[in-house]
Amino acid sequence: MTTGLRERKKLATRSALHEAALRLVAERGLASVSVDDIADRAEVSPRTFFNYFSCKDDAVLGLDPDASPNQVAAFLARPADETPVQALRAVARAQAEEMATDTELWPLRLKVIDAEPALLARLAAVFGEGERVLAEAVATRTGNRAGVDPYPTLLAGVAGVAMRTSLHRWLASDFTASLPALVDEAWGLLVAGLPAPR
Amino acid sequence: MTTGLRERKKLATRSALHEAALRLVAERGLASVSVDDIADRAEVSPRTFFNYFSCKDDAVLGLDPDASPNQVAAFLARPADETPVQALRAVARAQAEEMATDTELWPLRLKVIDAEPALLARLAAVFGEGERVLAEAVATRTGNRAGVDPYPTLLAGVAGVAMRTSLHRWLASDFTASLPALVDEAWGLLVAGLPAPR
DNA sequence: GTGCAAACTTGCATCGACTGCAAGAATCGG
DNA sequence: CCGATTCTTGCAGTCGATGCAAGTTTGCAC
Repeated sequence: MTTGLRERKKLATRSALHEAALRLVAERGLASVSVDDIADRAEVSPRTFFNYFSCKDDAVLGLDPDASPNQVAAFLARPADETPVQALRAVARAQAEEMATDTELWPLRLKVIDAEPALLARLAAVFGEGERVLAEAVATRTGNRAGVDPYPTLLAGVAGVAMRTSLHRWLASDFTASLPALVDEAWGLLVAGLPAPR
Repeated sequence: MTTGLRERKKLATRSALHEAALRLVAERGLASVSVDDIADRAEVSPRTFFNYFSCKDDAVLGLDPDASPNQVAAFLARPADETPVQALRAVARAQAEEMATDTELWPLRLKVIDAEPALLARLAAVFGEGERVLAEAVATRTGNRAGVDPYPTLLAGVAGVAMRTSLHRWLASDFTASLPALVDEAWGLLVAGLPAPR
């Protein structure tokens, strides 16, 4: 249901550029890797690099361009009798399970992000954009207006924080912890209103 | 307790560069404003620009470089019988009151940020860095370890979301709403565990 | 399979952000 | 007033990023 040769080649090139970027940066650090280096290792011209990624940082992160649409779709597909919080918690858990199946690229990405503040910044930006879109979806589901009523933006932002916090703890555990469990624990604290520990 | 001529000039130059950057971008958009333009209007050389801001975006945002340390200090100065949530809520309220006294620059900043995704990204990065530091402070206050225990990172992140959401709504109200009230409302929803509206 | 149209790759030229360096100007402290 | 420190500036250079105009590959109809 997907393939033509053209499409498969594009996917392969994109993935080759991302892996080249990620591994090079893991080896030598972001500042010591140029776009030319990345293009070289992926065996395309430097100019072609920019047909696939709009900047160097994006290639290193290599995020799925329709992760955000998928997240929104998954949220809207949840049963109508769930509260928005329940629905988002379930979506987050499913995302976590998905990510946890990748035992190589995601850990490497997170290590690199942790070592390079510029990438953390870029990631925060991507999350922010995703949260904006998600807030719209929450608003349509609750009948609120995003930007005017606090609930949609706040909930979408909180969902992002839960995921970021859990990814950070996953890294801190050297990927021995269960990411879905971490995500669920974070949501547990949130729905309890962040009671002081102990 | 502050002044020498040298220090006052530095403050003035920094502020001149920031206002030049902010107003130019408000007039013509981020892409149509070069560092040279900003330096021209502020009457310094382009090279000097980079003695004050590490990149163009930072000059447009013009954020207080010790806002984050101040926030941490304010948090740690709260009475010891407050819960972390109560303390952070109070700190956020105080920050909001402070910001609301500025009826020109903050509204202009927020309008420009809203119009330029790149600035939103940069702002998200700055917030993220602030949250990291704040999480450390929360951890020392609760005896948790940031990064291992979820509470500090989660709470710091939530504080950021509350502020971002409120700034967004302040903008959406065309700055007619009370920022401290918006901040307090956001925290009210958070401590209640984000109950579904209506 | 032939051939046209659309999509993709590439080189080239260019702009502008950003950095290191070294010389000169302003300020500070006594 | 003088030496030490700090700040400003110009210059040269690197690299990220973009528009444009070939040239090449793939898709599709006939």
